[in-house]
Amino acid sequence: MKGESCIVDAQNERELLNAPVEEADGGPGDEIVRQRRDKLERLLTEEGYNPYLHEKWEWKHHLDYVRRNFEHLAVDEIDESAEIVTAGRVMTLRKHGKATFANLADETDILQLYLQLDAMGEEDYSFVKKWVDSGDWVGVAGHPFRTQRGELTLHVRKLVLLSKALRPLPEKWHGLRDTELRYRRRYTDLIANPEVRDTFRKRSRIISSIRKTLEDHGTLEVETPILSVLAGGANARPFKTYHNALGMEMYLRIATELYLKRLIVGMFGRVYELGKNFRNEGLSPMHNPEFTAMEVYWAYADYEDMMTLTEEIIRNAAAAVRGPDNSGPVRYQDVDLDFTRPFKRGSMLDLVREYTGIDFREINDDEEARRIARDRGVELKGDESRFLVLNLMFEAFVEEKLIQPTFVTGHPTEISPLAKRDPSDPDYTRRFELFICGKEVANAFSELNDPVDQRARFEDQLRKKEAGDDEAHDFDEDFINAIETGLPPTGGLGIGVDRLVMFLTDSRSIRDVILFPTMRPVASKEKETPEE
RNA sequence: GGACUGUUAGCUCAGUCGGUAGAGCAGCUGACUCUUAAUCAGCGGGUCGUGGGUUCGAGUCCCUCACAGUCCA
Repeated sequence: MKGESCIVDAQNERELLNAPVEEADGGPGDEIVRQRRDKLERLLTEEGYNPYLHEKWEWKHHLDYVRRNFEHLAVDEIDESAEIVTAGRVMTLRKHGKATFANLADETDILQLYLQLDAMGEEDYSFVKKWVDSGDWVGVAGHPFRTQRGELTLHVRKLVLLSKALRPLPEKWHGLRDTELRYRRRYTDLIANPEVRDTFRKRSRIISSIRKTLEDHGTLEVETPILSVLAGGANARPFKTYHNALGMEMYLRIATELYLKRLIVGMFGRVYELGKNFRNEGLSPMHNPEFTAMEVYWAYADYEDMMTLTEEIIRNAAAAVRGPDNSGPVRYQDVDLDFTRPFKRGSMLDLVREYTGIDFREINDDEEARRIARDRGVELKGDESRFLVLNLMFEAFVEEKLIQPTFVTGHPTEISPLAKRDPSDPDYTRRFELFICGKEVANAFSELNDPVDQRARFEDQLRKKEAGDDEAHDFDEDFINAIETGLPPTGGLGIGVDRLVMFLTDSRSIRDVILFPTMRPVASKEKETPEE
């Protein structure tokens, strides 16, 4: 069935189709596209049929409807009382003269079609046989049927060519393997590797689950600026951009922290934001320059409440991914991760002592701290305080050992400019980071709400910046103004959503959980590479 | 940033000692009324990632660069 709306004035349509395409003709590599385009042109001239004129197809069933409801059919049995109207992409074709088998795929399933001259009529069957190719989109109507070989099939009564593909699908049984092509042409990856679609469905469920958990606790979702004059809330290099009308340089946000705390000052009791942050750093299996983060702030809560909340968010997300069978550990690569509460805990001081035998509580001299670190092979610039050295020792000797979910607490104040001090030892803070498989997944603290201290901390960051640390925090005068207006005791938490998705979907690279990861343009050869 | 590996047809990959560029799938044309990696016949498809070097001769050897991947920092 051709669909009357697509019978067109062939002459007119040919011109429409040809004009831009002829120019876009690429090099010799486009032979297949050229052949397919010739075929499309013949479809127009010989049949007067333009497959791109279709706007609507009144489908009634997804493909998995057939599998869920007609599994009972016996071999050679057809249910003519059931009329299935569906649609999808033709994946493979097996033509046998007056009968043809095809595999049709939609977002739910792959189902075999049986196209038979006797069932479709001479005109429609020969149209299909002549013009329908793999990759094309078709709408079909027919009856559930089981072949002699036992495969559940749709016995097609009517088929409409809804849209044609000019490029071939990736190889039929090896699929698309080349990782670079998979990321650059994700649409093709999603066609060829249905399990990739599944990963991103899981990602969607995780994000829904995070929202639900937070909203069940009465947390309000808000949106704060991505473009701003200052990039604060984290230690990272920002992306710069330029606003023409204002005539000034602006930054893409590196965190949402400072705006969200302003909202707590503004008397929203519980707020969160889930969205993209941008950090101008290298690419790795754990880092993409733009990534998704969730930050939440609760008035009257402390960092221990944020631990409980973290556990709840992750447990619920794991359940959302795994469905009803949510028992036992979560398999990630070669390890079983145990997300049952409570997660392990340890202070940075204790963990460094445990893994290196060095107790930084007993070290009161920066020089001594640096000497100890150097003895263990840690590279230093030479001006590090004992607190920075502690953190470097942690990164060098502890981080990678924290496989099971572990809350690391008590970070030095020097590396935590926005966290409340520990009253029993003001050099350390009421803070934790969650590590899974040696990677940081969450970061939280009891928020610093002392405006005098906050100003001093910013000034310290300023000194670091002037000393050459381009990741040091910007001084945000308006944020001080907000804290001076009065921030209640507040607990704040940030979660790296992409990393969480990685662990819950058994993905090795962050690029496997980001639909369109950042890639260097393939044609950048002609341009000058910016000096490093 | 460093080390290693890869880059050959649309896709997945071979390519021997340096001597005419290959296969399968996909594509095009045709045969075939229960196939499912359908089968069969025919045809088309290549700047061998880029630029240079060695050589009578380079996909192959050497160097540069680009992109990607893995590991390390």
